[in-house]
Amino acid sequence: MSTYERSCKIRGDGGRAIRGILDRIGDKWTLLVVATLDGPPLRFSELQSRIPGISQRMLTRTVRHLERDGLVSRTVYAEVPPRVQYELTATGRTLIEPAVALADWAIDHNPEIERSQATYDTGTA
Amino acid sequence: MSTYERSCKIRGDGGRAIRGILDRIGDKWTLLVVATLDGPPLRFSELQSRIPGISQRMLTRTVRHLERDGLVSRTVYAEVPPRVQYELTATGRTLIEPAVALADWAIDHNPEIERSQATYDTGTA
DNA sequence: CGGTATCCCGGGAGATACTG
DNA sequence: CAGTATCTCCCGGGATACCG
Repeated sequence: MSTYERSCKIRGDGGRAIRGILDRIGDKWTLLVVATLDGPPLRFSELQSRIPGISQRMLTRTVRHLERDGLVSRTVYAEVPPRVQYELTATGRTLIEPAVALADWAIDHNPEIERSQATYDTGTA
Repeated sequence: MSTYERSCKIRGDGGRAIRGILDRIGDKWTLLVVATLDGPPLRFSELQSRIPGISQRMLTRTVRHLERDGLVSRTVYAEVPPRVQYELTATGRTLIEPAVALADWAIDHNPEIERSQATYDTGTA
């Protein structure tokens, strides 16, 4: 199967599939939260401390969205002080692989892309 | 190599790699333009007619960014009326594969995710 | 035909303060 | 500890009008 045929998967139905997934994971924090949860369950504060720069508000929003999508499970323990554990669901774990593929692509091609940008910006074309 | 080890690729250096690529392709149109250019070269108007809903302004912006990143080449023919052809570069074509992997994931898990959302929204937990 | 230039709006996202 | 509430700024992106 050529990439030409395969790329129809992206364009399919006017791009609704790709739009859906980008709405889901294309924001600033979602993939970082997912990657951080790849491993043992973490509490809210652990999650926050492992993701430099994320605000309490954005972490809350992000995990709520992920929970709604069924990619992350949230468990509240009735203790004082409260304890809440987050964990990837089985479905959530399946996202890791394509996400890593994308990260690999980024790492592999970053130098090249930055060179291209520098050339473009110089106007040297 | 476990996904646990691999997911470090995503988190690496505080997530700068993933942030970079999402800034690059995580917007509304970029991946659609790339997928549409997987195949023969297309002119501006052809590109626009194949991507339902994209405005002239956004198509221009998107192809300019892609050109700057070295993922798309832009060729102007000195004719009247003007003709401009867009085409994926070799680097641009390498992006198709991981992008398709992501699209596949979206297609595979969409039903499941929508079910989860429906349940969540009902409050049934 | 293949663009720019300009205006405008909605929502993503940070900072800060408060709460069960 | 693990959130919610509120305010605010910023910018992606659509609509429209004009240009070489």
